[in-house]
Amino acid sequence: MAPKNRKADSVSSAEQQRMQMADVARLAGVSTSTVSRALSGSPLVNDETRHRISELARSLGYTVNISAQNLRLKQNRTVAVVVPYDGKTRQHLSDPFFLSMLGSIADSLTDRGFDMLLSRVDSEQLYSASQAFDTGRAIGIILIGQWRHHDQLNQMAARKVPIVVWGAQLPQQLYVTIGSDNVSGGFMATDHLVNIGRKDIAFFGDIQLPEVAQRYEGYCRALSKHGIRVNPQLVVPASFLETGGSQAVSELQHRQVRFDALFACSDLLATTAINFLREQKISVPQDVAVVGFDDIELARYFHPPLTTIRQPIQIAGQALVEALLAVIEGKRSTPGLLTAELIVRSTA
Amino acid sequence: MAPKNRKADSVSSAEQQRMQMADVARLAGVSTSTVSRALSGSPLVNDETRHRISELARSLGYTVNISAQNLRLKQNRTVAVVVPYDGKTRQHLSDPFFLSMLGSIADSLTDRGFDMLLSRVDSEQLYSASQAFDTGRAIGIILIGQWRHHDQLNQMAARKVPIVVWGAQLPQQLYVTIGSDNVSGGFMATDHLVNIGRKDIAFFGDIQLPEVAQRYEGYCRALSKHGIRVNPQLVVPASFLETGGSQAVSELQHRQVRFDALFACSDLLATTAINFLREQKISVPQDVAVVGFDDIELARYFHPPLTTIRQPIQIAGQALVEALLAVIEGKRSTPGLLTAELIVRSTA
DNA sequence: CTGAAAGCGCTAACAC
DNA sequence: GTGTTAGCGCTTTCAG
Repeated sequence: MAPKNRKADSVSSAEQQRMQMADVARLAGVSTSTVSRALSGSPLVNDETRHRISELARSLGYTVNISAQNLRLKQNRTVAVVVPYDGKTRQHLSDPFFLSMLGSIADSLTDRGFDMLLSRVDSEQLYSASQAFDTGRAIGIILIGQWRHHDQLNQMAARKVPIVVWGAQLPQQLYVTIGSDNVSGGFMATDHLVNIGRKDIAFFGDIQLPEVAQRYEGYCRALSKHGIRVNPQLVVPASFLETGGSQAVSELQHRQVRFDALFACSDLLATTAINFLREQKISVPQDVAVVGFDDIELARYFHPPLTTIRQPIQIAGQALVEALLAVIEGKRSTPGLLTAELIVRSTA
Repeated sequence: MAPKNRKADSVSSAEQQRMQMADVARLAGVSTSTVSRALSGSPLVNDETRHRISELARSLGYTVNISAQNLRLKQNRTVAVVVPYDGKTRQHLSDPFFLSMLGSIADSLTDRGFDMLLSRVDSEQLYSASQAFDTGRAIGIILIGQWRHHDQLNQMAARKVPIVVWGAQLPQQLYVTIGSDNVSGGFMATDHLVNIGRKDIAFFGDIQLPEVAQRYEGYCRALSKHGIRVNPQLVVPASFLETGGSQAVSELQHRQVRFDALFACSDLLATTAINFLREQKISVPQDVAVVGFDDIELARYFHPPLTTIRQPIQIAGQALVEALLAVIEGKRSTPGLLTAELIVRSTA
């Protein structure tokens, strides 16, 4: 979004005069109305004239100024996609899962003839995600990740900002979310670990985040199904940063708690944890079985290939776009819960 | 970009009237001029009035319509980032290298207070990459990948479209490119393979693409330095698709040519090739040493960890943005050649 | 200090 | 069929 100091260093059109409709009109010896009509293929204009004008425009390299057109027509085909960043670390946009999601959304939007405006906001200021809409640049917002700011999102929805969020479905929710079935995902992961004979299953993830909380719920349910008590010592609030996995394992070791498996809430977490374990000659999956979450591309190629819960990213992108368009058209679209899937590879 | 049939299914602002400056003005009992001035912090307006108006605007949730403002001010802080897709396969935007690059550019743009408009074009119609600029939506274009359409890009540059391309520097080039030093990268990869005792080094990559051609040049130079003849049988025009690696290896095997190493022009190619080799019990690096290109995140976590040539993506994003801004300001910026780096891991 | 009026580039009644 | 005119939401001379 435009910064506070726009005025100061704004890029003004230092460019040499760019062609306008009036120029084309003059050159064609007609009025701008005629040019406008010709270019928009109006049946009101003579075929011959239309051809002449389109040709002229083409040869001049003239294109209608979309912004002016949009202003006049009060229309817009731009959707803003907002990716929050962690305000404290202000880390780069590099998480493969988010990037894939972006790619998927970009494709869906392109297919439907929408432009995509990408912006980033501090995860603590999610409310500013609506800026692109408030300023009239976009007709709606797709927010990737709800963090812990359910309230801010609800406020935006109450303000009638057309927004769809990738995340967990929460009680009292005024905005539409699309997300994987995290509870089921967490359940499948944990259930699988128990089924292969593991009992002391660690959980890596920040339960403050709604999606993680739901995965945790699935984790608890699976344990309880098998009559295993949840051991709080085994639950580590790992972050999604690069160092998350090793830190979490260290923490676990520091707590001196025994574990023969771990369920990590992202593949990145899982892979960094595995690498850290291997550095200590702890073998995966023999000593510690691991299940990740996301099924990013890396998971398939990792060694050993990562057992994980797949989130259907391609479907997610389409669902997000569809849901947003529905919201914009005033349809009360239901929150989407996409099926997560257990992908068994070699780490569990 | 907007599709041909915009009119038909265009999303018109069905939204309930959104607040305008006139509304704020009426509510504040002043003219729109005053509101405009107050909101833009003009010293011309009374402090008290300014405060009153800003407060009112805030409480009403009013924000200036940026599009209208831009039209009036003839300014714009949007940069279009264009990612070509292969027209034949129309594959999804999923290549990790491109995605990382996108992330990096998004970050640079955000840091400088620019918005990013993401679009995709058919790689055979690269000229349409300028659309966002032609229609006045963006002040410039960053194109990721030049494919084989040097000519189209030159034409755009001749038309004074502010564009910067991620790719290879070519002779007679009118547009600015930023790219890794591909020749040096190709050289380092091949040189390394020879240095560890390999002689029959296959090359995987489509030489039609300028960047690949330069890597090939480096490959040839390294071989020649060591007095090894280039064997055309070892050169396979692999595509960057998912199946590229296995297809290329098959092709090589079909040609019945001996090879004890391979230099793949992307990590994706390298990893899929390695997996295919392993399926046939050909061990890497013992039987075949492999060097990739890009150093995507996957490379580090792959098994065995991939030896590769790193392209400095974070720097690339910054360089692209800087170069584009320079072009826009009319500065004749020199093409950027970023240092590639050999990262030795386990596959060679 | 504030308001009236013109105009950014375009489209759509409404005239002719 | 085509031109004239008004106006999308905003900023900025120019008067007062």
